[in-house]
Amino acid sequence: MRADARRNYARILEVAIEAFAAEGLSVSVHEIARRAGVGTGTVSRHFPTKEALYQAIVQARLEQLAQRARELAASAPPGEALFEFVRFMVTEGATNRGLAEALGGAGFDVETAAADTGLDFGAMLRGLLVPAQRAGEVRADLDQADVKALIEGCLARERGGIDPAARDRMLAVTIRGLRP
Amino acid sequence: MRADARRNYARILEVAIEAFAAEGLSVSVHEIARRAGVGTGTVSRHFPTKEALYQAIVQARLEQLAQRARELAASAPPGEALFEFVRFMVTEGATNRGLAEALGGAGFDVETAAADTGLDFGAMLRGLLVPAQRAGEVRADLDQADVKALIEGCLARERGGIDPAARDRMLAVTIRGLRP
DNA sequence: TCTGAACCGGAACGCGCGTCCCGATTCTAC
DNA sequence: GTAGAATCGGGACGCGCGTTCCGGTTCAGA
Repeated sequence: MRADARRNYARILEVAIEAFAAEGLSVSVHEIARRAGVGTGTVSRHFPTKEALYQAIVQARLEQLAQRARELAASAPPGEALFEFVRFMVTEGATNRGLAEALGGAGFDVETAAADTGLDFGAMLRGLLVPAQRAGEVRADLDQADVKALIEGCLARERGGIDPAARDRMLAVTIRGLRP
Repeated sequence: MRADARRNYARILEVAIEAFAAEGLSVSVHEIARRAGVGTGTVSRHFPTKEALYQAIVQARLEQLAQRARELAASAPPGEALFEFVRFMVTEGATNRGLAEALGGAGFDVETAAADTGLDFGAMLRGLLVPAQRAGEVRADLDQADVKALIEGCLARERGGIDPAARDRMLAVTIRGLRP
């Protein structure tokens, strides 16, 4: 790979991460190309599709999330590990419109993007949920899709603007509801 | 208004209600015209804009919701009235994609549509929430936007397909969380 | 330095959307 | 029955999107 190509690849990715986080998935490929100071063809060559561009971003992000999940599982009691992960996801989503939209299935889906990269968001969540249920700290009838939807609800609250106080209220209500 | 115009108006509205409920707000105006057996011009004349068409639908629906809210406020204790309304909204939204999307702000917003028609969804929710809080049956720190977001969370669970059992779980978690 | 392969930029394309326009049609009042 | 106004149908338009293409440019190895 030529040096200029590698530079452009990195720059496009960098700009796209920022743009998707700030404005959501609806930012156009043209706009990303413009901000990166390259032509649209250059974007298309490195990422044949808008979805491919987004997948490249999601992949890196999911690895971070998975690592966070592992840390929590190792360092906290099962219930608290799940609750803390929920808090983490909501905080991330509140400041990252692209992530929030992907969780909500608007545009591309996290799970689809994850599946293509070998990671599995659902399994990750289940890995925290099941131990918490076994420990009796979370209702036994719930599945990981329920938890994901509850996270989406928390994110919905801040769609009109960041509001940490509201976020805390939503998290309190949600975590309270998760308990048996 | 000519008789045929009135007929077309009604038919378009009828088809649009069904289409938006079944497929969401992304159904095209062309498609609605096709299904109604009229030209696209006829739709545009009666409803100058796609948003205007959706507003006409929302208006009627909001009046139903408002009536339901009044009934509940009159016939049930404050806490139960709010909980039952939440259940009602979630059940409605689960079988009506257009309503769910409008609540989620994808496409047009219920509140915007409501504001233009003199109805106010937020105020409606507040009218049930505040008495429930006064009665000590719901956390005092929540506002109506919180409740709306929690409803959205419940709806998110069924985005991939109707699942009444999951709906009951989500409602149980949510209502549990609302309590002080 | 020179050459050719890799890479670039952005105009061009196809698509589907919402909206507008106008000749043809249909209803209604007389 | 007839005139004329109201209404209709659907082709045409403009827009923005994601994607493709290709003539020009830049890099890197000999």
